[in-house]
Amino acid sequence: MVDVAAAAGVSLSTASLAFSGNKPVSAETRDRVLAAAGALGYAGPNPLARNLRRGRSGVVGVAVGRLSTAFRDPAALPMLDAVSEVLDAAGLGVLLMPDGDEHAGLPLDAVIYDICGCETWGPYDDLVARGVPLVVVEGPAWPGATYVDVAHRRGAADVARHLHDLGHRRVATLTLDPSHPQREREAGLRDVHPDAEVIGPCASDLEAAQRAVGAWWDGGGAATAVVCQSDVQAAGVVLEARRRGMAVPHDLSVAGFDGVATPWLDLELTTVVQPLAEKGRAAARAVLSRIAGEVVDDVLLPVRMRVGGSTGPVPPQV
Amino acid sequence: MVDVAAAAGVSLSTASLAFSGNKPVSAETRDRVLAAAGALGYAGPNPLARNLRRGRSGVVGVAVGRLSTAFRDPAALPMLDAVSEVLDAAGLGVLLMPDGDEHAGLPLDAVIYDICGCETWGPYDDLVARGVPLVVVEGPAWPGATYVDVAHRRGAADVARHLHDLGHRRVATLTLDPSHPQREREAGLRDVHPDAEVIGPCASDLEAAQRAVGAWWDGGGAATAVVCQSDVQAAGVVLEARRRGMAVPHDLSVAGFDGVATPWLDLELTTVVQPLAEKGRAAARAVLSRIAGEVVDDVLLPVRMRVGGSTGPVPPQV
DNA sequence: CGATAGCATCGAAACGATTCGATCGAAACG
DNA sequence: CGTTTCGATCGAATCGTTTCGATGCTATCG
Repeated sequence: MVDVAAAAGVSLSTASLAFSGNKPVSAETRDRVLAAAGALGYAGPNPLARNLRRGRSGVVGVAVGRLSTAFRDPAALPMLDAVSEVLDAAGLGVLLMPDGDEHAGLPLDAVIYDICGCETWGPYDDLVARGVPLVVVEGPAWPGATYVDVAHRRGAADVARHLHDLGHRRVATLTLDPSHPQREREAGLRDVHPDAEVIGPCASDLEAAQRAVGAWWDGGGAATAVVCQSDVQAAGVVLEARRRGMAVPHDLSVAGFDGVATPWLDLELTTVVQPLAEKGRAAARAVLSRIAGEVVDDVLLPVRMRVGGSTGPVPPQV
Repeated sequence: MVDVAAAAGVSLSTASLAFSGNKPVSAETRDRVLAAAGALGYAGPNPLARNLRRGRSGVVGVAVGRLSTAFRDPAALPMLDAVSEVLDAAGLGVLLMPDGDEHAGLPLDAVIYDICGCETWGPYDDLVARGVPLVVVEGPAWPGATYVDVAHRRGAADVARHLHDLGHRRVATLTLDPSHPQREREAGLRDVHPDAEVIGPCASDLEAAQRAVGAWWDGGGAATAVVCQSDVQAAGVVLEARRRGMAVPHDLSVAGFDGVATPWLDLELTTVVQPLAEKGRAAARAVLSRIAGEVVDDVLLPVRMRVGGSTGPVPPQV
């Protein structure tokens, strides 16, 4: 930039102002600087230097576990999409932080942690030491982090009560790996059905759910309703039930969680619809506020139970 | 770091060496420096400053179009996963560059462009001006970029010949939006079936494919085989055909592309298996080489036709 | 007409590291 | 014992900006 300034016959500071516009510069001067830049093939201020000066990198890390599994979950995509949308609008980039890699040495302005499951996480100490704002979505409680959470327990309890109202007393639940949402939802279920039987844990995956619930039935498991931790799991349970000659919801009620589209099914699931995009937006907004140095309140997003065609009255004889 | 150096009673340069290890430092000195850092709560060299000095940001951009659509495609994920794996191993971060946002001002060491479709792309000029290496995966020809491509035409021609050998003469093809792979594959099909009828374009999406091919049949379209541009599309065509009482492959042969899992189907598709992960690895390796300043050859990856249960001999009477 | 603003511009000091070349002992060598 | 070598350490330059405070200079005001 010093060459450009020299060529334009102005000082370095003026050239900088001509590019950044942080202070007024006469139109004529600006044109001269821009012309000089064009002539010298100068593409504008070097981002690395700008970042050092500003003390910001313009990059926000998003911890998502292993990519291939994180994005296979249909609930993850709308969330990440919303995060990206809000951050991009603020001029910030989104950097993927797969698990396992420590990502030390990358300058991050903030980090969003959205791995459901991981209780210990390598980068945490480093982030704290560096004072990097951390926003945790549905994760374990860590000191210093801002939390965005969803009313898992409430949603799960709503479903549990719905089933109870339909007469169900033998309820089983297909669980995920231990994680914050999983625990909350199980607690919500037990608020109504204290002795619900646990199947699993199994992954949030069509085939895995089919296998898990199939093995449970094979082992003599019985229930009039199965509460799942995701709509994908629920779809798997419905398919497996039908394969075994059970009609849903006549012989078996099945409930899901998330409220995503289930193209594998001709049935609308009874489920807990969570505001996926809003979750992402809330996380991104929290990041922006914390980068701006503001104190940010934790966010708890509401959920809404949607009664679909996968739950019905308990069968007369079981 | 100067405080740490002072506290440890060494010079700034020595403290730097103690952290980076770029030159030998006596063990005793290093320990003193690290101890001082611990006492002062210094978390290590500031990445922003390091980056400015090194002239690298350690971040590689990946252009993927709109997130929500890019990752819905099951062929995209293994590729991105492989990219991330190779780059992470090299200590580089992966930054998502959704389309539309210009991402100016972010310091990127290189960019991988993998949007099938976009012919014009905002950031291109800026990247060229800044001399940022660009690796294009299955994209249009741009000066200065390194190319990673797949033998689309060859694969499509293999499928076309397979159908021809089975006796098919009335072949239709369900197309994607105009894009490099799309054009290549259509050319491959026409190498064998010059007058194949075109359906679409439609998105690589189960429902979209069902609607498109359904509308085509409703409009009087007829063929003994439908060649699709993705396995997802092919699955949609199979489902729609069955819904209309056609048996696959007895009444209709359907071919896909990609070689991904199709959990919606009880059938293994005849398709063209492309090396998705290898595509990502090749792109990432190309990035690493170009960052290192090496001259990199374009890569053309082979494909393999897999004959599954979705294609069969042409029906006796049509 | 003198004091006060206000605007454009400039010089210089950060920002926080890495690294080249120099220095200084001590060890190795003949 | 004098000389070369080597390893550890240090000083200073550099990376390329942004921005604070100062300096003229020209309108504006009373």
